Amino acid sequence: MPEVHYPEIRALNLFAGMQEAHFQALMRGAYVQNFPPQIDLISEGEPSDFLHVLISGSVDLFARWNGRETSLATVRPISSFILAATIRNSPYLMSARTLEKSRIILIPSQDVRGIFDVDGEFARAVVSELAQCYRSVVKSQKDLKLRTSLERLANYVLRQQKRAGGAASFDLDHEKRRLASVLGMTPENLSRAFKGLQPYGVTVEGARITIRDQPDLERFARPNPLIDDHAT
Amino acid sequence: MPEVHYPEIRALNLFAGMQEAHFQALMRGAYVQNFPPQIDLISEGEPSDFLHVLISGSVDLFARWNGRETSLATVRPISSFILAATIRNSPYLMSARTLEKSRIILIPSQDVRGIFDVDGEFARAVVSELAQCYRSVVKSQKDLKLRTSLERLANYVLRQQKRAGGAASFDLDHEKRRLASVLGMTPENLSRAFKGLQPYGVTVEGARITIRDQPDLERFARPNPLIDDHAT
DNA sequence: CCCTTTTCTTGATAATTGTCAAGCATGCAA
DNA sequence: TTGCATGCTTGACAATTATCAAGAAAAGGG
Repeated sequence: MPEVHYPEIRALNLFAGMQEAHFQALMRGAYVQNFPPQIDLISEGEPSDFLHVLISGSVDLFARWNGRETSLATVRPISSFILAATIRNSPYLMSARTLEKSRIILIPSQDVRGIFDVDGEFARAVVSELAQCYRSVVKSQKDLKLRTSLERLANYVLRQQKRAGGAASFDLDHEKRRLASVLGMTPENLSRAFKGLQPYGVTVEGARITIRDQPDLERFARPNPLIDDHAT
Repeated sequence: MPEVHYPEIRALNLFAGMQEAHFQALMRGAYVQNFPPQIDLISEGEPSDFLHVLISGSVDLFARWNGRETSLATVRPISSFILAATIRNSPYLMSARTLEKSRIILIPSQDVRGIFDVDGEFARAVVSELAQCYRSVVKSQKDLKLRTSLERLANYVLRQQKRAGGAASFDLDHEKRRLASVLGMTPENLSRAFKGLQPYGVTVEGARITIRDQPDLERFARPNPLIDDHAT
């Protein structure tokens, strides 16, 4: 793999603390690949041959069952994905596909497990990452089970506003169709849900959201750090 | 803590590989406690002071938001719970309460983090446990988002049958009210869903389930290891 | 640029799920 | 045993969500 990428990968929490020799060993076996949009990277059920690190672009993690499909998360740079399957040497639980043109580093899972066994610092970083992922899914689970779709959308809007810098107007960074899937509803219902937020001062024009009455929306959404704060 | 419990704790995957001195250090700070049924052990949002290990009884992990409540999982002996919060030194995301009379070991989180930092084998065991927990929630997420409540119940029935030994008749091990919550529905709908499985040869008498036509039920449920097999 | 394709929206309707109220069953305690 | 509390079930109804169909808007490709 071109050494140009070493520093940015090394800067990731996952790889920051490990021994230089181990990092070099991982990188030697790794390679970078560019993918066009809408390319299947991974299919659930397959053995986990590579740990993926997204350098640029974006990736959709989704799952299928019985002809239905749902998006579980969106991966944005720079972060790894499918770490749990790699470490446990188990089949992938989720499928992955590029959303945009994406640059991805592929590190052979075997190498990752090997270094994991000999580098305590790396092992601890893996723990930290896994714990974060785990807590993230638990939050998402609470979101799904405790809230109606309108409440989920309201809280998503507030989270996205924060991510976009906090201004009253900002852009969605999901295609609406996928946003609907992430939020556990149909595209038709997402359209209606956006209308349902109008009484709370939310207006939508294409991908542009404007919150006219922040306190009113928050009073309805009741955001909670134990569900909506994806940092903790 | 009474040394009587040492061997069974030591036998847990989480503690099996660590150095004896480290194990002893953890145990010195730990203590066992007996709780009656329906006792709140943990409230979401609190700092994670203790890693819990359930020795006997059972514990419900649940969450609340805006006056609503949902069960996320049931802990059965012998296993630890709330490991992620302990390791990340973050607030609990879930609340916990005893379902039955339960015996629980409490290990100060600070001690766990301390040993985690110096014992690589323990760190690896933590990874394995976390990865498993993580994958388990992902499966549950897929179950919720990809299936209707009737399909979730059908697959739950099949999973429980397997857990109970595989016979055509077996007992539920959840109170129905809580089963409903775990499956993401109301008790009323669970009642109706059980009736909805009658056409597939499932009969219910109290907590006793009988599957009269296994292939028919499986044809409807379409169980999938990437959702229903909680071992992998 | 136009044309095609896809996404988004809207309406009508159906299916699913939740709520409320009441009755039944079960288990526990006096 | 009786009485009480709790959980379970059922029915009627309401709310939510999904489905289908069609048109509008937007995006991508020659």
